[in-house]
Amino acid sequence: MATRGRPGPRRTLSEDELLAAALELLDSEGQLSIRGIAAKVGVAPNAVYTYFPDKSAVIRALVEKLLGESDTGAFTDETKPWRDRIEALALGVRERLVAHPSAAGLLMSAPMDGPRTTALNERLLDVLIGAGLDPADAARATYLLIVYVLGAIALEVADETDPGPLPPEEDRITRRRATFDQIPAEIFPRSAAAAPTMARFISTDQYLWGLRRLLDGLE
Amino acid sequence: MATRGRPGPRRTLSEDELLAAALELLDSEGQLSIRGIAAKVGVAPNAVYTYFPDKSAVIRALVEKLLGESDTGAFTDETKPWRDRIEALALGVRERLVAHPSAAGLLMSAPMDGPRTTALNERLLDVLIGAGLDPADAARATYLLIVYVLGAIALEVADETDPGPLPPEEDRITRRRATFDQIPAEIFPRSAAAAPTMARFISTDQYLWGLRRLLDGLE
DNA sequence: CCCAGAAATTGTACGGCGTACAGAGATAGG
DNA sequence: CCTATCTCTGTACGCCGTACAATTTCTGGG
Repeated sequence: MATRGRPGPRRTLSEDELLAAALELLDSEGQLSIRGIAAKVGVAPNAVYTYFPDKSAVIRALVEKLLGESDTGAFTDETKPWRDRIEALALGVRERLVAHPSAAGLLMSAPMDGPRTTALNERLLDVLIGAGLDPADAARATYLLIVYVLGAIALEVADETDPGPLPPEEDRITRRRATFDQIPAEIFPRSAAAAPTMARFISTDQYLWGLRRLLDGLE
Repeated sequence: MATRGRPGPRRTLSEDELLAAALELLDSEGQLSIRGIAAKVGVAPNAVYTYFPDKSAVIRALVEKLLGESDTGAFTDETKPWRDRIEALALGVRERLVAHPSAAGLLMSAPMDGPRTTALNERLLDVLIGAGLDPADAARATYLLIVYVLGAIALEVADETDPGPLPPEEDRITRRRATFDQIPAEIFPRSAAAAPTMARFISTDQYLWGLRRLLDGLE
């Protein structure tokens, strides 16, 4: 017995330091590697396995951390209308995740069942039930919102192939515009005509437009 | 000049054969490797580079192929109400992609600008403009639908960690139910109470519920 | 105070990956 | 037939995740 609490040397690192290094690595290189994390914090590659059982656990923890950092400001201000609070949350999540494009690309690569994810779910439920939805519909609406927010973010970051921070929105739109202007109008007349709108699919106004249609559908 | 059309030996393979091998590999192993594709079709690993410049091109082509195979039946039946046609399309896309879970996980890892994607876009535009939306709103609605459909599918397949085909929906729901029943009601009362609904987030009825709320918002 | 033993870290190694490079074999236009 | 051109192979490099054993560093019990 008592095999618990018989410790060895102190850890020189922490999970959070490793996750911070992982995030930096993703931001600078666009890809994650155990060896890269270890090098960044100055230990042998294997040392990482003291903190995480394998690479996928690092990714899950990182996703949890990113999602958990996404609650602030107007979302918790209960005096504002519920639609405004949800818009504020959605914009906040997008802003935070899009700041780390390569990490955002990992968002939908693991089950969403961590505690920080549940915390987000709980607050969304609070708002929606407060808005008058019955609990079951509120839960379904919560998932609908999560699907939309994460889907839009994933598609937005997937649109940029280079690593590093995303270029300004206008630049990305300009590039998309050049791409969609090539659509042959003889074959795809409606798409060719819609090129200016399609170029803006990754814009904040399209994001809000979609969110509002979705909230309309919930009322 | 005339460097074109001066051929060498006939190719022993085709892009399609390689993509088919890639899909089989993803279905059986859950991950894609150039060497695996080459082994499956019986050539040296480098031979793949005759057909695709690099691995990411294989993935892009595979995603295009999967998305392009997704138009059938009631969607093109112009006599049906437009909402039914869109529901049929959404269900069809989901069915086809969920049949290849690991491949579906790659869906949002590359820009969506291929010709098959544009073809899908074009038909969605047709339906929405036919439903009375003005062209710009129809384009925005198209993207909203794509975000929802792909996001829901990505989250659904991400929920299963093992490779191979997805277990039946009921089994996956049962497993999610066991997970969500662990949510501590003292900390997350609303989420704990919503566990039965949350377990069904990956179900066909949640998928349709969300889609219908979204279509409601478009009207 | 010491030391037994647990825990953290390292050294080394293995198998697999993407893919660059050079050369061999096949093909068809001149 | 020749030769330019294309396909495919052999080989190799530098990464990757991570298993295993040895080493170091610490702590609690005697």
